[in-house]
Amino acid sequence: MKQKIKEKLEDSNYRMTGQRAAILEVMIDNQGEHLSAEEVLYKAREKMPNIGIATVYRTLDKLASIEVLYKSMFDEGRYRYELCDEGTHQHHHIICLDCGNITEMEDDLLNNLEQRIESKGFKVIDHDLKFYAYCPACRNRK
Amino acid sequence: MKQKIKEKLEDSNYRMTGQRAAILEVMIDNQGEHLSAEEVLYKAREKMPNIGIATVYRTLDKLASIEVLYKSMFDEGRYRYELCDEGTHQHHHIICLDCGNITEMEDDLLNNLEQRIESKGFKVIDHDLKFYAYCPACRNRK
DNA sequence: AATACTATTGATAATCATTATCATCATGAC
DNA sequence: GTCATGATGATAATGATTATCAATAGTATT
Repeated sequence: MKQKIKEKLEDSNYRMTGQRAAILEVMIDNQGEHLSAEEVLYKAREKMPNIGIATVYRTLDKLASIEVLYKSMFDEGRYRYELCDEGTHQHHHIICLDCGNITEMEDDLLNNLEQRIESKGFKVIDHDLKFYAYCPACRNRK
Repeated sequence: MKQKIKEKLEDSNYRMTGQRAAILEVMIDNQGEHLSAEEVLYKAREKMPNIGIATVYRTLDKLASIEVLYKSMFDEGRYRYELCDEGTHQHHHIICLDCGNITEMEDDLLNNLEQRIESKGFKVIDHDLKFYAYCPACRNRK
């Protein structure tokens, strides 16, 4: 996996450095998580204590630009990053209104809506669907 | 309309002041638009030149908390506000990747997805669906 | 209408996430 | 190894939003 990403980086004239490898490892170790830049910084410092926050931001954005990571905003004023899952390009998020945990949801089913939009003259490129809910764990806790 | 909102405010122990009325007027005059706090400030200053940015933020958030406005984030690092449209609680946004204009879209159709989520133990409260697309005007321009 | 109480305001400082700057360092091609 | 260029870390700068606080305005009471 890292080899593949390294090639992707080099295709775009980006070098695979120790810092980038550390950040990538963090993202791979936490596959399925949605990490903020700060969270990535702390985890990356376990592997490389001197890494700086600017490098984290730069690297995360670079990795997002070559589609190794997704970058998205969950209505809390900061971006979060997650590893792209090969193949499953379409996935939605369920955000727990209590604990804040983010669950992923496979599947699309928005085709009919997209078709309706295209029939009005738009060209739809992407979409973003979030559900706000109470998760099973939080519901049980009450 | 303003009368109704005034009552809503007073129900929550908030006063209808000149500043709040000015901001409300701006939102009503621009129904269907999605304004940032700064945009509201400039438009409100036409009616009340000394109004401050802090008051704008405070008022917009108050009005959102009593569901007179919607507050949402369109992936550009700042919140935007729009007047709630009575009745049509469910609406989605189509964001043009070229000019940035935001189009609204009536209709829901997410019930089957929500049911699927609830069958996994979640309690769904709300959702947020955005489409990224090229709008008819921008497509024609090319 | 005067008073008292409390909400509201504007100016500004503070905060927080992110981006820009820049001198230094590391990497890959030659 | 040398060179050209990309990458890094420290830190300053930015931009949106929030907190602070003294002054002001609304509302209810008398």
